Amino acid sequence: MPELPEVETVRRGLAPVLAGRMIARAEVRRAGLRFPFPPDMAARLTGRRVEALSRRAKFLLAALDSGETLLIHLGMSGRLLIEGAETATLHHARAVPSRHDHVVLHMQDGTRITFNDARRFGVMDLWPTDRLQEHPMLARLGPEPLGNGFHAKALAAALAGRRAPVKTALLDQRVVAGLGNIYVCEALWRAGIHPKRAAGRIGNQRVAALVRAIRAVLEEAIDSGGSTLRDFRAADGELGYFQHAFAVYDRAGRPCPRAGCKGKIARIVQGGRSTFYCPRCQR
DNA sequence: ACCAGCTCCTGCTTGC
DNA sequence: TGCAAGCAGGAGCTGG
Repeated sequence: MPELPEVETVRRGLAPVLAGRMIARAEVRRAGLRFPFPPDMAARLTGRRVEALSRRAKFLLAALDSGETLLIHLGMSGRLLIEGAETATLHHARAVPSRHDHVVLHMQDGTRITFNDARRFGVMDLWPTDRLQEHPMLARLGPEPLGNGFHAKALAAALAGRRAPVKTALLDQRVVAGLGNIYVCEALWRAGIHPKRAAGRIGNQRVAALVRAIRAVLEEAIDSGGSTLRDFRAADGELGYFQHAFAVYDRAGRPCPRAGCKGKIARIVQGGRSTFYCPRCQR
C-alpha cells in the first residue's frame, strides 16, 4: 500500500496517540508477518513508554524508553488503526478483531493501536536505538528524498553506470529511499523522462529536473494526506485524496494532462510491475 | 556490481 | 451467479 507520503501521513496521525504514552499491554496474535517477530516482542513492548515516532523512508520508528526502537513497515497492505474512547463511536472502530489484526498495542490511556495487514508483507522488529542505522533493512537505504542529502549530484552518482531503466532504478531503495510504483511514475512524467530510458544516460540538467519532480510530487502528496487506493486510510480514518491529482498512474488510455500535449497515457510492464507514462512527452 | 525473475500472502476486479 | 485469471502501493533472494 504505502509509499513515503502514506507512511508520513500515518506517522502524523499516530504521533499524538503514541508519543509520550505508555504501552500497557502488547497483544501479539501471530508469530510474525513477512519475517518472524523478534523474541519476546510482547514482553519487550509491555510497560514501555514511546519517546518519539519518526520515519525513515517507508519505515515508522517508535523509540522506546528501554533503549530499543520498534520498527514498522506496512508492506503492501498494512494499516495502523487507532481506536479509543474518543474514536469508539466512529464508523471505523470495530469491537471484534478481524482475522488480519496481527498486533494490538493497548495504551495506558485506553487507546488501542492495531496493526492490520491482509497480505502479511509487513514487518515489525525491535532494534537498539543507538545502533539503529545498522538494522539490515535500514543500513543500505539511500538518501531521504525530502532531506538535504538528496540533490542532483547525489542522484546522478547513484544512477551512473546503470543500464537498467530509470523506472526500475528509482524503485531501488538504495538509490533514493521511499519511492514506490505510484510516485516514480508521477515523478518521471513531471520531469518528462521516459521510463525505459537507461538510468545512467540522463543528462545532468534532466537529473536535476527529476530531483525537483520527486520532491514536488512527494510534498504535494503529503499535503493531500497521501493517496487512497483500495482501502488505504490514515491512522485517524481520514482518506487521502492525492489520487485525484494523478497525471498518469492508473490512467491508461486517458489523455495526457500536460498543457499542449495530445498524448494518450500508456501502460507497460517493467520488472513485472505496471508503468504508466505518456509516450509523447516523456523522452 | 548489476539485473531480471521469482517469491511471500490475501482480496478485489475483470472477463467468460 | 459462479469461477478462474489477473492484478495490487514492497522488497529480499537467487542465479546469470
